[in-house]
Amino acid sequence: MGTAEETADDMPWGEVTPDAARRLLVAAVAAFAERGYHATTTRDIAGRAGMSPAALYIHYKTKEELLHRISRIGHVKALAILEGAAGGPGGAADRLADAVRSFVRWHAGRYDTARVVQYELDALGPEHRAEILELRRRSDAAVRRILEDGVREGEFDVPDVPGTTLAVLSLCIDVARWFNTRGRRTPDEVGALYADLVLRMVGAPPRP
Amino acid sequence: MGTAEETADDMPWGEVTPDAARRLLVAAVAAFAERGYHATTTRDIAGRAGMSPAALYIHYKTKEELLHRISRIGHVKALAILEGAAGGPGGAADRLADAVRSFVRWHAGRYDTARVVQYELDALGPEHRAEILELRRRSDAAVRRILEDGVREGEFDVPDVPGTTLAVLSLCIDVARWFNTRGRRTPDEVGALYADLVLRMVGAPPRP
DNA sequence: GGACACCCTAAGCGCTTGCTCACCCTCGGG
DNA sequence: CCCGAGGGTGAGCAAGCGCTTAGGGTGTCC
Repeated sequence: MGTAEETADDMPWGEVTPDAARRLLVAAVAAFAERGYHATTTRDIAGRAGMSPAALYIHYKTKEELLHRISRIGHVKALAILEGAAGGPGGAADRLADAVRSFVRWHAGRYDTARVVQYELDALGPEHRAEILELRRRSDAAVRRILEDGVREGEFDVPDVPGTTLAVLSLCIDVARWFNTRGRRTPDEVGALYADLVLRMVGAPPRP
Repeated sequence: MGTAEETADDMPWGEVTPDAARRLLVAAVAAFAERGYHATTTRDIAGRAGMSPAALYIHYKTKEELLHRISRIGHVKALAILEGAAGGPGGAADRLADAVRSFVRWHAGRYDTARVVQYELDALGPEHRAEILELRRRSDAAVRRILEDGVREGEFDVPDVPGTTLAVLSLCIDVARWFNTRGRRTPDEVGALYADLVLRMVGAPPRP
């Protein structure tokens, strides 16, 4: 895609410019994740970014636009993870394990962002929500594709592919709800555990 | 427990009296599930119940008390489902399948209640939240007990019991997020699918 | 029929919300 | 040295919020 995404892993919001707009966006992610969109005030966001409430409206038209920007960037990132794994090398089991492992790792490691992305969809306006739902449909399709490949090649035993697709994505997404940094597990550990559990769900032998 | 719970399945909020208080509570569940706690106004709740905004404060001290009552009743019901299945007859696999099936059925069939119960915890005050978290710890313990039994008796192959407990509960709870009545699946179908998936996760042969 | 308890409402209080507006500070180019 | 443009602020507006209060209607007891 764009050239600005090359540092996406190191600097998660590197594509957001100018600097003041990025600071506001990072502050909004923290506030939305902690209190929820509706319970967060524009004064709270501006305060976390070290600015006055009015500064927010120089860079964003409304509070909802801020949420939309966060949600769009997050969903694009999530989709890239899943499509990257779906189109990767190896058999269906390898690709499924890779998809779950990296998707879960993102939901755990960036759980504040993921929480906003996954749980504040209803706060978006109708057109913005429709745009985001299209990205989610493509995420669903990427996982379903792996399962269909595995079934066709005899690697998986899955009676209900759409239902299992839903369950796999649901399992990964819910990590953002319960994960917190004070827990005992690291994002890598949760990713490994979940990849194993999902392989069992589709009837594939566990990875080494 | 109490005698008022005998009709709990037929009339979900039968234990709430008087009638006006129940109507308000049912209206609040619908509003909280649809828009979220913070986006719901007391005027909205009272309007859905066909009353004036002031009527709410005859039966409930604050909006937060309403949420607390909903959350407590819902968590008690969820805990009863899980402890009932954990203490039921049959081997660990039967009890685990039963727990998942009925827990998922409740999350799908009463998804508006479940959504409030599972996703609005942070809106509770500190003491109320602590009380609810204790109920959740007991739910976790009920599922973990089934897994431990299954491992001890050689029915299950589960390397990480606490992690798998978390995953099983997480999978079931997230049903409340994505389920809606316009979808293709019935609560019974989702319950059956999920029970099968969870048995696979713990390495047990599928039920007939 | 009068006293009383119980629900409920109309009106509105004090406060916070998302957002705006008039103004200011800083800094590169002629 | 002045100028204009762009990023920032202090003060505040209209609207909506959770919640309160004074009072009215209704049914049940003696």
